[in-house]
Amino acid sequence: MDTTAYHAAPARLRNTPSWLLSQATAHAHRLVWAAFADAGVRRYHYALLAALEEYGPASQAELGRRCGIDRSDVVAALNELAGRDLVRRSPDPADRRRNIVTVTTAGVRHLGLLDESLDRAQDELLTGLSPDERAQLVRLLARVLEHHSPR
Amino acid sequence: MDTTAYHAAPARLRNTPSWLLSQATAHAHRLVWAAFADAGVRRYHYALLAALEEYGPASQAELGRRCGIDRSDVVAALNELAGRDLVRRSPDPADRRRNIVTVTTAGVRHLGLLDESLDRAQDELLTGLSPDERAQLVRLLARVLEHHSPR
DNA sequence: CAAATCTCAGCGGCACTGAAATTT
DNA sequence: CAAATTTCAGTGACGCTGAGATTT
Repeated sequence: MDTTAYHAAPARLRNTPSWLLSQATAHAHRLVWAAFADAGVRRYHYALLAALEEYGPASQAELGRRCGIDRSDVVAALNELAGRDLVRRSPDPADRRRNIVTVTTAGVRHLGLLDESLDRAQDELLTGLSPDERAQLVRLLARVLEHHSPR
Repeated sequence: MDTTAYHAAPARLRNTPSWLLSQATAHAHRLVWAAFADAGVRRYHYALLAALEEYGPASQAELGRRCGIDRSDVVAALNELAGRDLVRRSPDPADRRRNIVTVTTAGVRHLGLLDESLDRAQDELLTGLSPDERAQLVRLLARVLEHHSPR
């Protein structure tokens, strides 16, 4: 990363919500990337594992919908996870268009480690904000997403 | 965009600030992209024009620092802007390593149009938030960036 | 000499499109 | 028939790296 001075940014950018989001997200991505790097995992992998652990086996299309990942990227990420035996794919006997994706015990174990690293990254990202302010931020972002979410 | 249901996302993601930021930024990028599309402009172009208009002529390195754009991407974006006569490059007589980049009158005019489109995009992004909440969000994001900014 | 600037070539994650094949 | 699912091939913005040439 280049030495970027937020303080010296043009007011037009500094006051623009979308720019602030973009910059904050860039920092977040760097921290999360670093947190996941040792495990050889990217954000897509974590999201998919988390969805599988929370909701149980699911089709690829459902996983994509839940995680906000494109159908085609789900395929690629699952290929990598399956190659490391963190998930398993099996055809759905009830609907032969679908695959049923299951997280393995190794996958669950892996997810536990990722959770810890991820938590530390969130903490780094939000140092400077009080617990109250962190909750505020989460709440506001959730409101934005709700409004752009179907229904 | 695929029909993504924020409500159905795993709690692990829904409670993670970096994921919320990521998703909100994705929406922001889509809206800004649409807002700039007619003008044939990307976010980098807008940021550079804005910096030039606010701070006056600058070297490419300084532009990159102010906008948080990599030196190498500054080169490419300025090539495109210069090709449309929205900015001009001239060698700095005081330091011959540098180019002095200037925004043209056409560039300033263009920036005005972009500002309007961008404002509408911000409004779309933040419908659902009251003026107070929008200010809160901006303030919190700024705090996060300050903390990750040198000095 | 070290450091800064500009430029070019290239990479990788991410978001996305289009289309083919299969099945419901 | 229309619609959904999986898969593949490919595109493009964005963030970044490394290196070379020039200048301070």
